[in-house]
Amino acid sequence: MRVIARKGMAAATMQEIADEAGVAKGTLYLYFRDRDELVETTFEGAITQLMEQVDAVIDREMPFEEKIRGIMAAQLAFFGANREFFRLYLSLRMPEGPSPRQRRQKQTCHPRYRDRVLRFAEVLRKAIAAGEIAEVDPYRLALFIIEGSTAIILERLSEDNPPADAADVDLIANLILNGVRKRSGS
Amino acid sequence: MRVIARKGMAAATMQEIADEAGVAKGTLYLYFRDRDELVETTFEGAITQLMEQVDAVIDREMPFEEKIRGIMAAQLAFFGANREFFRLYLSLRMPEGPSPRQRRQKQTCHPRYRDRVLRFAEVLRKAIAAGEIAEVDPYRLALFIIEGSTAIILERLSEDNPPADAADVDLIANLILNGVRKRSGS
Amino acid sequence: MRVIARKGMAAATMQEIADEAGVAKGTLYLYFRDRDELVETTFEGAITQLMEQVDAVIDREMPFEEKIRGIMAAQLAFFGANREFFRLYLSLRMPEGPSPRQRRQKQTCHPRYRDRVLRFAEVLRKAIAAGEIAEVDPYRLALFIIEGSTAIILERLSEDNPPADAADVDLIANLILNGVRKRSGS
Amino acid sequence: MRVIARKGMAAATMQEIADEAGVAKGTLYLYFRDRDELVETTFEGAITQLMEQVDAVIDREMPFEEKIRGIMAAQLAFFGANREFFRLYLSLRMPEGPSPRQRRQKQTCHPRYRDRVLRFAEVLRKAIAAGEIAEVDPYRLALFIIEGSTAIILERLSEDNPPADAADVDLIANLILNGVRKRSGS
DNA sequence: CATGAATGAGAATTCATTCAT
DNA sequence: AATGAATGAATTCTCATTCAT
Repeated sequence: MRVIARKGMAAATMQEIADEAGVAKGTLYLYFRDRDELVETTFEGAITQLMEQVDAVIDREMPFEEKIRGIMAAQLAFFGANREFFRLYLSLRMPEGPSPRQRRQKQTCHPRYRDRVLRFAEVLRKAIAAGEIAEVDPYRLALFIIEGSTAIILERLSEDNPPADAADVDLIANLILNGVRKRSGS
Repeated sequence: MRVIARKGMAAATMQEIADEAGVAKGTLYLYFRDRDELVETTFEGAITQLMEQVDAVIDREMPFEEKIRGIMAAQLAFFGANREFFRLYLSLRMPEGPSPRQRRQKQTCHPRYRDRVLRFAEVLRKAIAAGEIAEVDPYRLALFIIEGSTAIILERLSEDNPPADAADVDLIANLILNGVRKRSGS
Repeated sequence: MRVIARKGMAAATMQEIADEAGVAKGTLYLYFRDRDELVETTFEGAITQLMEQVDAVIDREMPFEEKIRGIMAAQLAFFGANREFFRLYLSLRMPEGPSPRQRRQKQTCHPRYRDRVLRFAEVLRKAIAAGEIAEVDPYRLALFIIEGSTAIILERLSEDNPPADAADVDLIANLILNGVRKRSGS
Repeated sequence: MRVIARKGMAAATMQEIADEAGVAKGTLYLYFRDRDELVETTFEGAITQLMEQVDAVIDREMPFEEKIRGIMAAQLAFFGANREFFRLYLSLRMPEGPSPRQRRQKQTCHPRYRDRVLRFAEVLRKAIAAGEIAEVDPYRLALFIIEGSTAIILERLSEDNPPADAADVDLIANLILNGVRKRSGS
């Protein structure tokens, strides 16, 4: 994970991974059939970790606004604690094309990424059904929120002095709920 | 551009690029020092095209809501007309690490991507100053909007029957302006 | 033996051999210094089996024609009962070059193969001395007969419905004794 | 050809072949898709050379005995002039099992080897039909003669002072025609 | 200017061999 | 005595880059 996160999915070599892991190149092949399987497995691990944290919030019963804040806080905490995952995450969102060595096409985004969007869309669908939020295509809304918020979260990673977590959670939650229109009452 | 867009930045080989361009491999080196420069220049071209379209809207004087709609429509039209650029665009947003063969590090996102965010942030700053929208960190807001809207636009590219451009422009503009909160009056 | 016979001398891996033998890879090294010694020993075993069967016939006192038939029948029975050995036998006749991983040269044919030819040549020399057959260089004659007959025997192995053993023994013995010339009396 | 002949089909490395050819490793891949194709092509070349020489004799109209002598003389000349091919020829006769690196099965002998046997069998069939030689299964007879004679020819290659070509041609032709049985008149 | 054959550094993968348990 | 995880040398193959034509 560390090497792929650091170098990117395409540039990480088996030798570097082995060195970082403190084992010999050949040893990697005892645990993974080939490079592809290693990368795939690493992806799975990364996204699974993220989804577990988010799911813990999704599954709890609470009002929509609170849930949004919870999810954003979970994402923020996750990327903060696993700063290196962001590159993995980006690769995963939309692979950079067929891996240079193997020609296998993977034209769509990674299924686990789609999973994540779908799961969040379901949360939104329920909120709409419950009358908590306005009627919008839940899948598009999920994409918009996930990508919008992730962009801010990743920006934090490259900032020397990012604001407190809570400040950005507020900012994001407020944007999602209220948009930018100036409102006398808000 | 076509080859990089089709195969991804890491998988496009000089031979493929030369073939597509109808010249010999060696000829590429008359115009680009090396592969990196070629890719870099290709990026420049792609992002420049996008930014020109968006700038045409930004530079015109108009109310914020109209400007947002105009920018979104421009982006939508651009990606619709240049479906292959999305892959280029993704690479550009956050390069997938050093290209597999050259070890040079390029850790941050592409300067032209940053440019684009900064230019949009400036639009937002002015709107805030003019009292058209609420006070929010313009840079974070720009990131949120650009990434959120791009996600929806890219989603359209993989849809068999995407809704009319106008429908998605409405959806995005509405989200940005009003958020998802249910409002009696909206 | 089974693995080398099945996969060929070059392709049989220590792991496959260990699996087939029902022991761990490391255990093989308790009994053989290295892969070469294991293969060598396996060769010895295979050729020894064949030569024992043939020697049983050679050592018995009988007229030349009967002896030839006996030897051919023994070979035919051996390869029929040990269909997998043919590959081992071929490698042994003329090793396919140094095993891919070890560079050591083994330019000549296997000593045990030479043994077999020499032993058969001795049978021929005695028959010539006894005036049973015409005078021909016994070593060349041995090569001719062994390779010629083996070719037919191996061909049988790949036939779906080979003729009866006796038919091919007759064919071979007749060729050796009489050649192909049409003869009124034969 | 030289390297494969010297080291054997399995042990010849691309590096060695490139070195011997006086080109770089990569250059080989401009002319052959992969190692397998290179080896295959080399086989083709070797067997084609041999068959051309033999065919020149086969196609001429002449009595059987003369034809046999001609074919044997051609083989003898060929292997004498291309001493290194014998190893190639052996590999070709019955590949040593799946090549170590690629798992593709090639259980039967090389098609070009079969070709050669079939072509010779046809010569024999015609001679039988013409009443020139006794009735024997032509395919088995072809195998017997080809392998028997090849064994002698290869033996010559390892001899320091082999007899004159003509002597071995006589020996082989005589064996084929008359067998070993002592005959008052011969 | 353009070409494309040749190059060779570098990456993935395999497997004989070792050695701590 | 047996094990099998770990090793790393060796091998195939790719592709950016050069340069003589």
